[in-house]
Amino acid sequence: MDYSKLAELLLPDVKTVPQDWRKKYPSRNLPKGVEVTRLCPSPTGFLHVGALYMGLICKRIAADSNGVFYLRIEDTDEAREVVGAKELIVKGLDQYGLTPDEGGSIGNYAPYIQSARKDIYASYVKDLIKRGLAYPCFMTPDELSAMRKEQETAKVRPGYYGKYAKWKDASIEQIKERLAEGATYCVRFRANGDQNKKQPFKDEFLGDLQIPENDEDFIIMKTGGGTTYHLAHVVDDSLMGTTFVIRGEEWLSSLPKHLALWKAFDLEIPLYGHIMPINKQDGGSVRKLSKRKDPEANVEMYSKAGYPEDAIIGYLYRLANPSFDEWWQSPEIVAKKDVSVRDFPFSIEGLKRGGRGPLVDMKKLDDISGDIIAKMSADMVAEKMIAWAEINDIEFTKVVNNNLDYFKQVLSIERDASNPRKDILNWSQGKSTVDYFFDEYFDAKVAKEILVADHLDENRLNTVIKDLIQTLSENSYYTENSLEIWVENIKKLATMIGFATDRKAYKEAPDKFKGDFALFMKTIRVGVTGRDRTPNLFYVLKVLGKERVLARLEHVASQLT
RNA sequence: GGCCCUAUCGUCUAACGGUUAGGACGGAGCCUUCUCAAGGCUUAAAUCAGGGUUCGAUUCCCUGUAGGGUCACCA
Repeated sequence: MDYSKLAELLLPDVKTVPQDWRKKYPSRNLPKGVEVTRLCPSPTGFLHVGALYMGLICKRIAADSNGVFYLRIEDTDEAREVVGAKELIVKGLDQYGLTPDEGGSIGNYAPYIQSARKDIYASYVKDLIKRGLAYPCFMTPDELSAMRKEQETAKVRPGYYGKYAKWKDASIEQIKERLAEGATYCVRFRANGDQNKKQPFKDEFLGDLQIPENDEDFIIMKTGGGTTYHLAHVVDDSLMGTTFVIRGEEWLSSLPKHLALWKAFDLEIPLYGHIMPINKQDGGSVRKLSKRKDPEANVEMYSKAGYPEDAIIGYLYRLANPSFDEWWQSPEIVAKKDVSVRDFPFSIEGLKRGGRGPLVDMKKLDDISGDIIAKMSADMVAEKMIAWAEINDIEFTKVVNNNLDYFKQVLSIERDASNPRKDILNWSQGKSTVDYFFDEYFDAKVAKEILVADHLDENRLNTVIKDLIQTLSENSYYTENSLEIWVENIKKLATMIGFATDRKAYKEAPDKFKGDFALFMKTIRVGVTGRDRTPNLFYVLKVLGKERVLARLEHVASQLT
């Protein structure tokens, strides 16, 4: 068979050959050890955490070797494409500080989107046909599925290989005949491997593997001229100078196909590193984080919940290198205020692990996030929380912006100490730890209910609150600057209105008092905040200010009969 | 089902063939304290099973089992 004739017959309009493209996209000529990595998402929806994870690893490996990290959009499947998905990917990477060095219109290897590279793929396909390494297949979907059924009943491996490759040895006459009938076809790779023969392969992360040879005549060009991933992957990564292919472990099983293609084109095979997917516990079973079912797969979900970008990055680093914990919790790093998770000494070595892929652990994310927020200044927290609220809670933004300085004072409480508060894990939850400082979020009714339950007797409570208002308005104990002095003074005040300040005394004669010191403090706490859990009352009262404190207590009093 | 990968506390993971199987998150308890958050201390919690090899196995080999991936004109 004259394969050149066949190639001309099938693709007469394709005038270019692979060498032409090689000339157009010359080799990067980088020294050994400099890695070119890439992230190749398909635009089928939101940005997946798995993609962010891969992007982080790719970017870091490229950056650490002074290499290049680029973004290539793999949109060869037009049917699955979702409008706006490309933009979401680019925006998301940007937001998390993983902006690629090349991609879009930046870089010498453009276009970085597969739908704009059809001419390139066509010349590679034609080249393969010309050399007898690819051929047209006219099998219809119905025929294919009939064959599949046949294989299933015969209990043989399903697929288009060996004797099942019906069009492998078709004559040019047969092909012409079908073409004349107007039949459509796809182009298949002519496999020459043996499924039972294994070849050793070194995966950069998984180590030494035994992978079977490819014996499947897989499709490289779909009916209608579209390209499949396999062909596009090899052509693009060759032309774009990728030195290190980092991708999900789900690709491992199609590695034989890719290896066969590299060989067929006689191209230098890049390094490969397959990464285990992030999993999720779903009832009794574990599965890959699903785009459709799992909200935690969507990067946007974390923004909505108000996790700082660095918290996600830190969490992903930990997934990549479990030694992250050791570094992050080392005394030097803990003591440092201006440390960023991005300073983490990432290592490829840490990626070399077997295992089944980690489970998402929101508790661990909270832990890292809490640490990061604790290291932030009050100004920074204010800025970030407002930015979050502008998108997710416009009401809160308004309230806070009306009194920005006050908000910063609130956030400063126990923040600059050597042991800063860690009660803000993300902005949505953090809001609830500070909102009661604003009258809009103070609920006197709730306060009253908690207090009634504590004091058991509404009348008695009424007296206590009234006493409290009077003593607090006449005195200024709670504005003292020193915590120690304040405690002494507040104890005097407690005594004044009939509470015990001494545990022993209270235990011996509880009837002599209106309650113990704890109850006294709780009464103030709940009375002025509506919450029974707040930071140290000294700071709370100081920040609230005398006026607000009294107003709130009056408000609670008005709820009592 | 075929093929490939994997197997240590609930989770993420350490441990030249010799450890009391270590750490972190989470849990429990205690301390501190006006309640929280944090911090300090303590504690429960694991080598999938069975065979080998070996003086000795979490580690090496085999078998089984379990989990995951993949078997598309999807990536």
